[in-house]
Amino acid sequence: MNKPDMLLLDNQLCFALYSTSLAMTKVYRKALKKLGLTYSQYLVMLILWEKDQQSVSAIGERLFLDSATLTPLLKRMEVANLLARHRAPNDERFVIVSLTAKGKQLKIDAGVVPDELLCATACELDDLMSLKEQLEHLRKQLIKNI
Amino acid sequence: MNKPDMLLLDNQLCFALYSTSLAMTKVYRKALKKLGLTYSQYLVMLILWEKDQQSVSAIGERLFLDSATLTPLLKRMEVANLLARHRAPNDERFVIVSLTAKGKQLKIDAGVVPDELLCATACELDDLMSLKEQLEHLRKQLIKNI
DNA sequence: TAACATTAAATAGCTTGCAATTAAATAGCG
DNA sequence: CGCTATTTAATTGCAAGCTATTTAATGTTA
Repeated sequence: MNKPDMLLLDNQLCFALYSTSLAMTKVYRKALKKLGLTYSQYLVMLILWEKDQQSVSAIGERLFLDSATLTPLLKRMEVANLLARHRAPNDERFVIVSLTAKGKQLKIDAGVVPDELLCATACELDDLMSLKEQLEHLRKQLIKNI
Repeated sequence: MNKPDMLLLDNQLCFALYSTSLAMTKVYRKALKKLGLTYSQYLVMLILWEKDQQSVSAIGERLFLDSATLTPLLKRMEVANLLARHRAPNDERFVIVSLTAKGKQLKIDAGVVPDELLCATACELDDLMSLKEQLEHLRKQLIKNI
């Protein structure tokens, strides 16, 4: 590719990444509407469904997000009665996030969401798996440069 | 692959997409800091450097964004003296966005940005082009389901 | 133990991105 | 022409996500 061409929008991987991510979020928005969750909230729920009672920083490490994003997000989820936030008794710097009954219950309804998304991609599983790995590799490289 | 794995994979792909996109934006934030641009603003500049004098909706079609996002963004760029916004004389529904001298000048300094990003990915150009095409294909499928 | 450093979370202030709605101009059609 | 439909931006109100900073708790060390 010629150097001037690199400034062309359509030649940029980064824009494909950015715009596809936004499109994916929109599909999720539709799929998650009946659960009353946003995509970010859904990610937090996935982590807590895997293992309940995690600190804000532990959640943040999984999601690559920090407390500036998570604290307000978790507070909104607390208001929605999906989870509770309490300081850890042994080390009060940590805030432990735990699911409410409603939060646990929601896992059942959420079961169909991945199906819907998979269907929306209209892609072969092998291709998606490959794409996932390429993205994770790219993410690893990019994070080194932040 | 059994069904739970399929569902898990789907979550993982979407998360890989989401988290890699955020990581990419952070690398851009660093690279664009000296230009005084955000990533979204940089995208608008790319479009206008390609072809000056475009309507808000024309820009929106390229970026998959609507006026609710673009109007405030363009206003901030107008305040920063990067561009000007004027109603089209022949059809006053359209707002034509045009580069200022400062906005045109900025293209020169922006020349190094794609190089920096390419370097940050630490990937082969061929791999990135392939990834770009896979993402564009996925985006096309997802957009059908919005 | 007192002073300092580190850590976890919260906060302030900002830009994006979106759904839903509104305002204004133009198109189309009787 | 006059009425309605369509089109383009703008607006409103919200959730994320970020940088930079602050607060509070815990570690460390002189």
